[in-house]
Amino acid sequence: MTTQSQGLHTHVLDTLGLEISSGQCPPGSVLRTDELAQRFDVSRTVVREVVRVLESMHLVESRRRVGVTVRPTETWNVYDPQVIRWRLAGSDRPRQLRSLTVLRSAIEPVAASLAARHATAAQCAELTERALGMVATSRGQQLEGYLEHDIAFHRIVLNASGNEMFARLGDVVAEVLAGRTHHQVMFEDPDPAAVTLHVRLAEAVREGDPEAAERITKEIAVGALHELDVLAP
Amino acid sequence: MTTQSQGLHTHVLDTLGLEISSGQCPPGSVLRTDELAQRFDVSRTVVREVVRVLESMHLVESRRRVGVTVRPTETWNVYDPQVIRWRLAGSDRPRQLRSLTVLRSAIEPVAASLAARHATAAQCAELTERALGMVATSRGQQLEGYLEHDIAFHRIVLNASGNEMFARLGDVVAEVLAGRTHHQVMFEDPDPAAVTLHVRLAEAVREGDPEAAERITKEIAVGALHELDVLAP
DNA sequence: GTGACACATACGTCGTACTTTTTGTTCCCG
DNA sequence: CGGGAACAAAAAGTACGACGTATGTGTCAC
Repeated sequence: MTTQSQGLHTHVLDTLGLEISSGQCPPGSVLRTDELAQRFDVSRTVVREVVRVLESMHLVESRRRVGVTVRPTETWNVYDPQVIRWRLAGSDRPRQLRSLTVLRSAIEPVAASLAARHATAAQCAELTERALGMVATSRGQQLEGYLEHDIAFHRIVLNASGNEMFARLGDVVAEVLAGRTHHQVMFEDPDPAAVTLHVRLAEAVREGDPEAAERITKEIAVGALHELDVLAP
Repeated sequence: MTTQSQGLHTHVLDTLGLEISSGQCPPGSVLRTDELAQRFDVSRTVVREVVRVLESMHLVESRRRVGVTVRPTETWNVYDPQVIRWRLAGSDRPRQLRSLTVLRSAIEPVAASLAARHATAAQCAELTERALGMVATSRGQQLEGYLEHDIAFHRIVLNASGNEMFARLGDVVAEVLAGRTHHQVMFEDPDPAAVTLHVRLAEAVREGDPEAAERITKEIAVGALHELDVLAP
């Protein structure tokens, strides 16, 4: 699931990134390129490329004569979808999931409000379609199908906002929703109230009602936060 | 200002990143590693490392037998501070500045509200100090000093929110404010109303009043957006 | 104890050679 | 004339070895 050996680089990057963001290799610990090359049985070239990428994510810092140092958590590029995936797969998933959900609760209402103003007819149509899809898959253990519609739904809202920064948060939301469904144990069907709210949000956007769209999205966010409180440690 | 020749890698990365995000090398155009190596007079190794980093930012895609292709704008990691800096220095600065300011207007009110609940005494103290610093530098063409206090002020609010995702947006805000002061032609002293709002925000946080903090921050954001409307093409 | 100097070390850069994958072309057969 | 299979070229992917360079550390003399 993690990597299908589509290149040495990817494998080493994924492994190292996961190890760092999951807490082994704590901040301050040093790695040596030669050792890494030995450990993964690859050339130093590959390791160096990986280190450079990790460096661009501010996960590590490479200095002469000292080695590759793991940087403190506060400097990491936590908006990088790759980093998010690593952290969500790692140990402090609950904390991460909460941070991301709070972020969503700040962004998505505003995005929905903008979407109600700017959404095209096509976007409204697909939004409604996805909402109906969520209704259709909301019962009977069709979690995967529901997840797909849910992700698509929120992505459309974010795209329809017309703001590029919001739109690019679609991947983050997708990671959160997928993480919630897969990692969190989710035996039961989704909350019927949440499904209804999505349908009503689609309506509000279609009718061009920014205030309603914002209010409904806030309700969805509150529900998501509450859900986390119930299930988290 | 762009690069202090602290390594070949940095120089090539900065140059290429800027060229791509500024629109020359439009999406779809292909670059060859050998050509790049020739052009920058560096080894293929260096170019490959740069390409890998650019790839991790989703600015380019490297495929065998075809070369390094510039990816469409929608896929770029626009939350990477490096990318933001490049785009802000490039051609479509106005659009970018607007997107980022809208993002701020969504995030910062919520962050301020949380900060009013969670800020420590030390954070409150520094916040007040910075607000006073802004007052002190608000007249008489002390733009650089004002900018420094402004950045620090917003960074404290974001940090005090206690949410990691908000905190990490400090760099983004810093880039926006710096971009506004430096690139935008800013002859005049900052808006006195804005300065007052910052002082009042510091008070609201210190007094633990989330509603007021949120409301005041929204006003600051509205002012910033309005300022853009006045000065933008 | 302090300062300067030398040394060891691990990253930084380079050049080359070889491998792998993709793509475009050619050529044969139906 | 059309389609498919074999082939060839191109460009990235990987490996290896060498040397450059900065920099932490230890030593030595004062």
